[in-house]
Amino acid sequence: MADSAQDNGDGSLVDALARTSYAVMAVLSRVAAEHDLSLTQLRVFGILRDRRVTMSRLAEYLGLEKSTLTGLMARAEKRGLVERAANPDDRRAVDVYLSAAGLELAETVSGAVARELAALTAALSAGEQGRLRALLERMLEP
Amino acid sequence: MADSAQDNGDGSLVDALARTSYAVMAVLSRVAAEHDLSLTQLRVFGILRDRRVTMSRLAEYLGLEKSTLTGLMARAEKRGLVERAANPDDRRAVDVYLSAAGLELAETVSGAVARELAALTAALSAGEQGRLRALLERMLEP
DNA sequence: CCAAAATAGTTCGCGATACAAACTAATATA
DNA sequence: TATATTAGTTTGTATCGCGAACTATTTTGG
Repeated sequence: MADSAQDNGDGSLVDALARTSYAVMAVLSRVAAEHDLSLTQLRVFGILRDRRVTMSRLAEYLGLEKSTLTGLMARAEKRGLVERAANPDDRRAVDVYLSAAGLELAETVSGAVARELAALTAALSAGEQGRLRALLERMLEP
Repeated sequence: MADSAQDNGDGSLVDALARTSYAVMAVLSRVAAEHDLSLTQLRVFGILRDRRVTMSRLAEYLGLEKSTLTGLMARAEKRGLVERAANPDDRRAVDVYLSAAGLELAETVSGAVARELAALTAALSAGEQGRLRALLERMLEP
């Protein structure tokens, strides 16, 4: 069998991680959908909230092809949520950034996400929340 | 600002949860893609690994429309990974289940997922892993 | 017991997502 | 300066997911 890597309770940590992730992603999807956004667009908004980047860099952040970004940004632009402008330093490059409406939506959505995810963690005491955060951060560390 | 729900370190717990989920989903996506499966198909395989269910029930598990399942299963069937058969009790219903090849793929993929996610948690000591698991499970509890 | 309603799946048409390959324009490099 | 690299777009393709319309079976109510 393939489970040579762990034997004791390790398996259920992996399980718990996967289930947690599905639960979190379900929350994110729902909140995004409530604002007519896809999960990817939600990520885009998170990135552009405090940054102005080129299409290439955005594609890199998202792990998507540039050609995917073209369509993604075109749709968001048509909705008036992001804007595109020539990069002043490189005439090949195109900068993308949130419009005023996009920024407002980003704040709204980010607030909703924070609220809904906080609801998820509400079952834990303050102390447990702190310990959970510390463990997750240690795990995510490079 | 929208973050009225929390002030202290809580915000970063939500952050850590979201980042963890993205990391986990990235692993799942990658592993799935390595076996020419989508994230949804991965979930299907997880469900069908030890169950034979009707299309409707599967749709319910996944939170998808029945019409979505039709295409999903048709493609998987064409690849020889799942099979469909009339339900003996209800002649309207169609049961789906993994073929031998599908079952084998499911085991392989599940092993790979377990291994890759275990790699993620490898930064933590055995004790920390146990504590993390306990916290996550407490959080997921109904 | 039978007409009407509910349920199970499929089909069809649609839009969004994502990729790869081919292309244009601009910048770097040899 | 000729060539290679990089940035984005365009085009074509496949998948995903939805909703509406449809068929075939139960279920239910009178």
